[in-house]
Amino acid sequence: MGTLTKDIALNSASSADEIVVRLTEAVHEHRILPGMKLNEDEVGEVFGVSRTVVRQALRSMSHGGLVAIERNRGAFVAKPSIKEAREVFEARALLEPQTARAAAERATAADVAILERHIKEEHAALAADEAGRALNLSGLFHVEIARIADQQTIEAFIRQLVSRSSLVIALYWRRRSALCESHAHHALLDTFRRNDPDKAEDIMKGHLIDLVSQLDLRDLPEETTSLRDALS
Amino acid sequence: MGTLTKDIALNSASSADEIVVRLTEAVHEHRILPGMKLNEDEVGEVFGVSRTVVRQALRSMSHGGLVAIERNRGAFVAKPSIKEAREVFEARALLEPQTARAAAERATAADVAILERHIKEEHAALAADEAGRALNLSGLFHVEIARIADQQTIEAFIRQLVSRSSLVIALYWRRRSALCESHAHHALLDTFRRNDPDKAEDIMKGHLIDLVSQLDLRDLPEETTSLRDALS
DNA sequence: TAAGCGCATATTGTATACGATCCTACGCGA
DNA sequence: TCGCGTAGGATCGTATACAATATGCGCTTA
Repeated sequence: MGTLTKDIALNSASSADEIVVRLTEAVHEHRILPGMKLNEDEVGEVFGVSRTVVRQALRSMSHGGLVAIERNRGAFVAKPSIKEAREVFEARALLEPQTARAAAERATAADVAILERHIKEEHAALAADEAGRALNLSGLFHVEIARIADQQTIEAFIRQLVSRSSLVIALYWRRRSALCESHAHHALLDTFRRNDPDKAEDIMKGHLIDLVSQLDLRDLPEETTSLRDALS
Repeated sequence: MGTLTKDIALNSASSADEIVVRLTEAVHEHRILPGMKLNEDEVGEVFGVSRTVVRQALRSMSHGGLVAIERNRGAFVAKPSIKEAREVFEARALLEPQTARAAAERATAADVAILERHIKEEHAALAADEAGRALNLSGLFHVEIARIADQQTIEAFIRQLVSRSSLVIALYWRRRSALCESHAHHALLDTFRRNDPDKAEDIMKGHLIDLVSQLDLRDLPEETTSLRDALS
């Protein structure tokens, strides 16, 4: 009941979108890990639909970078390379500070209340030892900021980048269990309460840098490049 | 032969992707206009494939914002609202100047040569009175910059934003025929030759502002908001 | 004549069937 | 025993068939 799950209801999402939402959530919560095969028949059986619909869903997710589709081989949860991981956070560094600034200018009491609930739920999830759910909520916090900034286009980008960040964290997070309990979200919330755009921008910039610094992005564990690439 | 058409060849794109490319190009060249219905049977007949493949293609394009799909009603070329038009250029303003800077730092002689060919082809298209093709090439110039910056993630975003910009231009461009012959692209090219990041960033920022200033984004012609929205 | 209702048609949504491709495991020969 | 080739199964790609929904036209009626 208290969950922040958005059931859109109006405009009746197609069943494919339903599957996208469910699968995406599972990936965000690290219940489905990078590299895992997403068999069409299997997914279809779980959700009680035909492969037609499953394929729609998987193709959708492939556009968000959450799923990689290899022709005649099927769909896999994406495994971002280190380069891609860096790119994701570089893109976020371009988009989010400015967006946080705009959100701080526009934030109303209602917006602040929503963000407060987000943080509260995140803490509750951590307390309940549901690290995956906490991580998901932590990402939604960033998406919510774009919504407050009233920038749907940027919101869509950030949503995608947060998704991929979740994969990056699954692959490259340093400390196995310790989660980003960083008080950055609290600090951001405070700037929204005070409508302090300058500070909001600063904090967001720093927050993203902090996140990257907790990743292990040394080049060593990079997958061996494919033969095809090596010979071309 | 001289065309810059990228045929990817390796990893054999599926036939759905082929249709996406062809349709996207048609939209970019304003041979298919915003609001036009994209009938599945019709498209399938043109490309000689079944509706299955067409539907894949249309759903792909809907993720890029080029096509709007309404349940049980079909696919239409998107008609960006004025708000969306503003958002597109605000997003570009966040992404592209910094990307141009990075590109200016990295640009090699080969990169410069490619951009030169781009500009040359664009002029040729204008001379041949193919305004649509010129517009398309002008957009690809921006995408190419992201490639030079070696930022695939941002490149994908810019590609999408350029697409939607093409729709915005079709809807809101002031001067009917006069095309952005602005010398901004030449100036950018020059900063790449000289590897001058600061200037590249500045010029790109100004170029985007120029583009927006040539649009007619007054709120008046806004579509009447849907009944559903009005009542919710 | 205009408004309202209902059916007929066109179009989309989903499931199923069939063909193509890839992966694996087994057998054969050196 | 190792390597290669091939056959089988599993899985994906595409086409087709059927069901659900929306749209437009004509008929009826006041």
